Amino acid sequence: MQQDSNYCALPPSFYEQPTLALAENLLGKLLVHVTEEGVTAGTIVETEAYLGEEDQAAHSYQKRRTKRTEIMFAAPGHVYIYQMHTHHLINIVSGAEGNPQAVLIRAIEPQVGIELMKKRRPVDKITNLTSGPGKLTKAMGITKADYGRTFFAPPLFIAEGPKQPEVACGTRIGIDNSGAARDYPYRFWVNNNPYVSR
DNA sequence: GTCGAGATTGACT
DNA sequence: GTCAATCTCGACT
Repeated sequence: MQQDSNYCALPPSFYEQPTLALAENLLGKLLVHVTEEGVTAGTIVETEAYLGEEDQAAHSYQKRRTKRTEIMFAAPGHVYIYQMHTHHLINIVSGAEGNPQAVLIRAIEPQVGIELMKKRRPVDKITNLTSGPGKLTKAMGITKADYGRTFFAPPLFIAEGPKQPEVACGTRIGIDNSGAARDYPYRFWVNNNPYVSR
């Protein structure tokens, strides 16, 4: 039995719920990436919602459409990868087609391929391996080559997780110069999980 | 062609 | 606490 066929990707209909609900419901789900080097997977433990049009912190604020944000205008379930300084960030496109919303995956808890993750990103403590948006993409080998893909099938997809987590929410991180949007409670994480960033 | 900014991280004072 | 790394893309000359 192949490792990646143990999981069943969530259907496109899962991504059709409102962005804030999607951000919350993604917690506890399994993010899986299949590469030539092997399979890596981890449960999502921290997310942030970006509400496009009405959200000053979003790249797609006021439907600002550029080459970079183009994919956010597509149907929900697409992969939006963005390079930030020396790191990559991974988002899940949500909102109906033409409504540029997205959910940022900020942290995961490693489940499969931990040795491979450590090879890509050497760390002392396992809790430091994927506890941040730039960290988890490097550990899982996710790059801009995955931009524009969908989460419906391998090599990159999201599957049902093993358990229903206890969810907490609060303000987002790293958007201090985004006016009032800075204080919106659009960040969700799994309560008492050691892999949550900060 | 040139310049500046950014949803981060890690090293250093 | 401060600050540089490194790169894509939009705005401007």
